[in-house]
Amino acid sequence: MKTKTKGKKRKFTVDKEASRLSEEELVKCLRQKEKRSRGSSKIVAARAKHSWNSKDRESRRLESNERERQRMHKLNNAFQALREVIPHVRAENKLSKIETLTLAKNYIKSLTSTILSMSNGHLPDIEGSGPSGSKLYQHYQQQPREDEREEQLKKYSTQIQSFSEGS
DNA sequence: TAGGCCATCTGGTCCT
DNA sequence: AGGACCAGATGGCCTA
Repeated sequence: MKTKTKGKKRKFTVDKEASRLSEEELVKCLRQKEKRSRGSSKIVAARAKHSWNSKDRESRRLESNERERQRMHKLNNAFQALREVIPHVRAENKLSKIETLTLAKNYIKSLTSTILSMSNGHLPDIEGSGPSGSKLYQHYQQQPREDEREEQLKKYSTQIQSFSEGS
């Protein structure tokens, strides 16, 4: 596993700070992209739908870039929150996104197995907790046999171990 | 240097 | 109409 502490990236960003520093570069970048995409009939058609001039288009683009950045930041925060909830992961060994999702999935499966084995396959009060509750109940009913549960637990611990060793 | 991971930009599509 | 969401493209950083 690699250590994923990365330095700052140098990009054509329009972060509040960066935008002031690299406005010229940014505009240049936008113009280049514009040149590249000028030939696309799809894009030409899409633009024909709107009567934006190039200034409008540019400022709209910048605004939507900013929104997209914020959206991705939110998504990354959610990933971080998920990382913090998965046990046995050292803070300095940051999981990648795909690792986080895979580990979380297996963690949930192993918890499900644990719950099932503790309750002998019966989950009291789940049925009565509304439509989502009954769905959940059905899901639990479809859970694997004991030997398969063991397998899921094993899979989860193996994964944790391999992530830790890989760092 | 190649490959993995990531942030950002972008245009298209969906949703409100 | 405008914002949210998505997926592809691009390029930087890092490690083996």
